[in-house]
Amino acid sequence: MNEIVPTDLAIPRQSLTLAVADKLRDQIIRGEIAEGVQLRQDAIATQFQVSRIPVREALRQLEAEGLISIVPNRGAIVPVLSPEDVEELFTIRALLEPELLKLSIPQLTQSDFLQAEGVLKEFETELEHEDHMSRWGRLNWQFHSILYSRSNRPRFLSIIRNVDNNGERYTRLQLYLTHGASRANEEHRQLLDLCRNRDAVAACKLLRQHIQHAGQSLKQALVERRNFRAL
Amino acid sequence: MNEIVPTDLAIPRQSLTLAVADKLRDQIIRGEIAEGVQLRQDAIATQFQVSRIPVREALRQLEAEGLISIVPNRGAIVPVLSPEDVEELFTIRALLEPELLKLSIPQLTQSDFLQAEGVLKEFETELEHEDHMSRWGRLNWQFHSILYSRSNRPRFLSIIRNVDNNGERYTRLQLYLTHGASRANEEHRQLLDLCRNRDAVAACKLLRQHIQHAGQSLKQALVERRNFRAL
DNA sequence: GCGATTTAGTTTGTGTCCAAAACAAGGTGA
DNA sequence: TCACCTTGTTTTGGACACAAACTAAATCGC
Repeated sequence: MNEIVPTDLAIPRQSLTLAVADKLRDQIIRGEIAEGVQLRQDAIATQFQVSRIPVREALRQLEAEGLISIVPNRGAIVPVLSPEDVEELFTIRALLEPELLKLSIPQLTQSDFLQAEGVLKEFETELEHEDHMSRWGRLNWQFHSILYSRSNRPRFLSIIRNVDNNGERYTRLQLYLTHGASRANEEHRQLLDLCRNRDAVAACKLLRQHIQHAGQSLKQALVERRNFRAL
Repeated sequence: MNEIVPTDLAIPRQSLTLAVADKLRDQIIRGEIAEGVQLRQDAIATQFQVSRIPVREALRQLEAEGLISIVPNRGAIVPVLSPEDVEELFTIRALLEPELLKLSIPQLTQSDFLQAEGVLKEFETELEHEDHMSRWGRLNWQFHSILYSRSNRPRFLSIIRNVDNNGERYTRLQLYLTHGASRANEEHRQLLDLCRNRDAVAACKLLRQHIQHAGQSLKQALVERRNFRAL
């Protein structure tokens, strides 16, 4: 009879609130909603064809994630991050991510390495046509996230994912402003090799430097931009 | 004429959502709402004399903070943390808090030391009558938080505050189950002395050990309790 | 007993309504 | 001229009533 089985697998029938939050989060991270922009409840509601209630819940959630800031009676805006904020975000990453990598390396499988390899390949293709910057940030996170995936530390991972989300807009900016994309790619290759050799110590060290360098050069770029604008 | 000045100071006229979230967060942290308990929107709404809308928003926020978990169509519950979860929380603290202390120590003032001293005094009074356990966790956080307050790292601090909140229920449990309150107090005294001497290296080391020890002994206690219950 | 089916209670989402706050112009007076 | 008031509009915050969807528990038939 070929019955239709309830298919327990594909039923993440998420609520509207979650759906709205996901969509907004994505737009903010990708920079489709620029920093400083105000998020009007009504506009979002009509845009997504839902009532204002799920929108308001989604906004609360995004605020708790640090992606927007809600000022009482004045609504939600995508905050402009200062160079100091950005430095802080990268410092936190530099502290947490190596720890996670250390725990993950012994458990990584060949399939993980292949996946990471694939992401790097995609990254290199993107390198050629610079117009698709919005994908870089996403690929960057994917690569890192694969390497941490076997650490078996869900809370750790969710914190880092969140910190990463908060900075991703700027990661893209960094790659662009400092022409750091090819350098980042080289470092990723080295990192992957070290992981393949299960050299946790060297890999963690490289990762820490990789993050710190990205943070420093981005902060530098932001300070320069700020000074430029102040003229 | 003795005009009435708008008194810009006392107007944090927070929204109902924030108020509800604060109240619930407090109740969860203090253990007034036990783990595993289900949070009914209606009940909370009538309890606080508000409609369900601010309640729903508050629940979303608390979920993003990790304090409750919302299962679609089944509502919100206070999650039961496994020993592994607890270990993870303490590992994260052991990684982040020393860094924050390091940055803060050079900037701490005499007034900060006095405040911390005061908290320790309160802690010692509480030590005598064991019934007031609910205050210990709060005092514990206050002490740590004073020491970090000069680090000038808002994001760092908010992450740690959150991780701490998630574990505070268990911190109290740890102090109780392992009779660790007096040991914790001694370590706090040593830590404060090291801070007074601006000995950042030793202070950070002690802090890391302090947190790791608390985590280990709590995990141990939880595993034993789990085994006991499994009988 | 035991599976299938109602049934009651909750969550989720909508639409309407209103109050309070913020914003943006205009108007007024020193 | 310019600070200081109005005033009207927009937007957020919140309440209420109601419909739909889902869960879990009780009931029923066998």
